[in-house]
Amino acid sequence: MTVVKEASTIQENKTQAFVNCPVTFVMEKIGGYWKPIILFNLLSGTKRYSELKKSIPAITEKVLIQHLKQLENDGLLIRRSKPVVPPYVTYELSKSGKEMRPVLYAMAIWATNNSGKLSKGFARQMKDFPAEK
Amino acid sequence: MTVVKEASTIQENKTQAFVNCPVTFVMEKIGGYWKPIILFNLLSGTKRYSELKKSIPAITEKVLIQHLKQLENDGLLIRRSKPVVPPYVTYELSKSGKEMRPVLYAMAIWATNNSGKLSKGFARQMKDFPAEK
DNA sequence: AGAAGTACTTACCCTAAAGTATGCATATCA
DNA sequence: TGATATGCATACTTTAGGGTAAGTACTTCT
Repeated sequence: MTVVKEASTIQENKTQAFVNCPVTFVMEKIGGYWKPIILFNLLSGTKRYSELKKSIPAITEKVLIQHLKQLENDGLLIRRSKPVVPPYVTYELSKSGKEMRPVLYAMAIWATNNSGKLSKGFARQMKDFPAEK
Repeated sequence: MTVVKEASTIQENKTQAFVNCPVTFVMEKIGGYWKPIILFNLLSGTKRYSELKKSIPAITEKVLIQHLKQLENDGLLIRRSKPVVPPYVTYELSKSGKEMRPVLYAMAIWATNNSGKLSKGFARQMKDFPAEK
């Protein structure tokens, strides 16, 4: 007789956690290393897929698309495609995506205050930080 | 001719990313599902190890300790132990740990505004949210 | 004598996330 | 003719992280 595992314990624990912890609820949406970077890059406005790729060179196509889909499913961004050849697809932040700005901003502040040597580079990034939509 | 892999590509990519992205720098410190919850629970003040365990029932001891160590190494919290039996160990946020408050707060705001059904529960949590140190 | 509490540690396994590599469809450009 | 660009999809492999279970050291409580 084989015991069937209905769901991973990790998932159950995570569910438990984010039901009463707003912070974990957010991590469910933007947790992982790449999602915040993607959102960060979209704060400055709508971008084509290829532009995103160029501005985040270290990410692989598979992971980028995967995350874009998840972010779209979670309602954080909007995908628009024109049925032309070659394809023309753009991504932009949705309403709730834009509401992430204060979170990302607070993170950026923390980073500049707590990164030692790196802080200068971050401060430079902060200059381009789109302050308001 | 054999190509030798010197280090994992994941790590290299992450390094690349957080050198120029403050947001990813932060995710390196508090990324993962449990760390924000731990910090959240310490916002209200110093806690013993066993108190943390009770307030986060879903986490296993191994993972809790593992994360506490990482957070300590990253300078986000301070561990103090009294050499008594039974052991008496407390954890509290360091200066940079306390500076995470605006990040967690912005997350909590986002969660209450973007969680539909769950928002009421989050709003309840927000009442206890330690606004200032 | 033995159970319980405290703050861990260690060993082993399993899964989810990430990386690598390749393919596809179509049109335009050289 | 075939190279290039675009936005993906798919199959396979590797790695990091998390889960389970058990043990430790010492004391106080029963």
